[in-house]
Amino acid sequence: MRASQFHLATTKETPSEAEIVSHQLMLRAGLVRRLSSGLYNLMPLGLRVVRKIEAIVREEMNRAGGIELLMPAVQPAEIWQESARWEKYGPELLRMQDRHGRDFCMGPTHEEVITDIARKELRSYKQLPINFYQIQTKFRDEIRPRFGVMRSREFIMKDAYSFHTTEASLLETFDDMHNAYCEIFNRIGLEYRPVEADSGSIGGAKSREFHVLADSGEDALAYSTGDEFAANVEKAAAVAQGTRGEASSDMAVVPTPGVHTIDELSKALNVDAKQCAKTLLVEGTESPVVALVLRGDHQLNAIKAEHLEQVASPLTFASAEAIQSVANCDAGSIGPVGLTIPVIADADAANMSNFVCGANKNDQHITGVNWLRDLPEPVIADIRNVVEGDASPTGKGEIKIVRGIEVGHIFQLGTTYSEAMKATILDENGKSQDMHMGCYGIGITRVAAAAIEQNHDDKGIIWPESIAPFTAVISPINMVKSDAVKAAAEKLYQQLKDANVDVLLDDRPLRPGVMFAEMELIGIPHRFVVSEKLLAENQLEYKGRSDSEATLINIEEAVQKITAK
RNA sequence: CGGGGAUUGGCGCAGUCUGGUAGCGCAUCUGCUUUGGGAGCAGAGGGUCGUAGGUUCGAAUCCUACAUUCCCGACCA
Repeated sequence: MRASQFHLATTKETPSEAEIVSHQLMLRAGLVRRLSSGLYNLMPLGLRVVRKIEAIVREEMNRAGGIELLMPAVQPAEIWQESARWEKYGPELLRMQDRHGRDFCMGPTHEEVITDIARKELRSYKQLPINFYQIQTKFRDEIRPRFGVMRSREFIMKDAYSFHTTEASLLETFDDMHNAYCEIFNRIGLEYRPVEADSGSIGGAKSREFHVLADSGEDALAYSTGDEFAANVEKAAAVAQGTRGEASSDMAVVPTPGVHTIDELSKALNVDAKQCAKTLLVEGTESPVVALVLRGDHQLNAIKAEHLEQVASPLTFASAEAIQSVANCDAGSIGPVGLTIPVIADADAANMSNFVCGANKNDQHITGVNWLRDLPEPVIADIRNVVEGDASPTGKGEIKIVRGIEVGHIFQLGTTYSEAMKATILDENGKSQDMHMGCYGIGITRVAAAAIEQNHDDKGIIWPESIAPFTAVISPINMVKSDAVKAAAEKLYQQLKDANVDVLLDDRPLRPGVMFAEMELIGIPHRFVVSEKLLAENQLEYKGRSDSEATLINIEEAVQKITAK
């Protein structure tokens, strides 16, 4: 490609709408342009990146036995009503009507459509297992789109769906997909980590997320220093440390004017946050309000909490009025002592002794509180986030936390959809049975953003070679004036093209500094500089995007410099 | 939806407090010079100041409503 025939549009200044580095660089390098909130144009340069990611994903999916098809982006309401998700999915599902007043939605995912295909196409166990996939545009009416294509409303996703006669067969494909995903992210060249995850609203037994590691990631991941354990913090089980100590001090009410938070409490009474109990009132299922008790230095894990049968889902904090009626005080002074509602304590909170908590009276706390002696034994459950230094739930090593960007997610769906939509098959005995399902997604556009998030410097993007919009660029110095430079640049351009290198010839009449800065911003992995001075020595300058220094090479070595890798 | 910003040529911003008819940088166009790190000089084009009301002799500036957008929280590839 010749730069003069392409559309490059970079900016020196960072658009004010972009907050995180990948979004800033995607805009500055001219990869994407915003059309509206959560809607982005993929500009020619950005599309090149996306196509390369798609190609890798497609190859590995095919290698793993996937069969590509393409389903419509617009879906009829009927199938969503069958799966009951027309009601359940909520406002994230963009609904619309056609001219006849029939309901449709923009597909946020395709379980319903694929299950409809399966029930029509698949009759015999002999046809299974089978794994269909597509690479397609999805629409989710996100509450808050943000970070450019990282969380946009319309985005490109690879979604695969597998069908099985048995759970064992599903497990096998699940593992195959796990391996295929590892292969995909290895090939792209990203630092990533598969982790155990909560399966969320899609449902199903087991699920695993693939995260690209980056400090700006929206998810916290816990892993063990002792073994392979890794899980999303949402999911990672917290292990209680130690056992409950002796009840050695007496209960005493102390005045604590103006103290509302654990932080203020520990300062006011000069006690460690670990000695304080945090009591949160949330809406319950059996009783209107339920108390959740955590150690002061721990954070509530909403997902774990709403999995408890006593707790309403989604997790909702009790209103100020409800708190008043249950505890006779404001939110900052609640404590578990004397409450007549169900009390659920985190395992670590249940291990506390002689602790400090709210007195259920404004501006007062109680010290020296002990379970069993001063209040009934609580229901014990794991409702907190793991923190660094916790023991690993596997018993080996301790927990460390890193941040990640979720780029892939694989689920075992089981028979949820096939039951609801009557997707059955005849087994060996001629008996009808529900198909087992798995589903497997990769956010293609998000991978591009995550790659930038992980690979950039102050000059711009540093693409992994596998997904760079161009593999190499030729930057001729003052080509307009020098026929020798022009000839040499054209010759190298032809040679690289012949060698199947995705090369860009910067034939624009620009000053060198502008060309260099622009190509570094765009992040092209290899650069060749052709200049009159160097040609006299039969040389070129080569610089890898992440190299600190350029090197001089003989002209003949140029092609090999790239193809040898 | 709750909270907090923002909206002024294509982009980044100043001007708003204290009302007097819009300015800077980048980008664009023309000419000349320059050609190894986003160049210099000279000139040019481009804005009903988000929208609609209101106050005023007069509104980018004050008031009201709305819209759009970004950030923080609950959703997710």
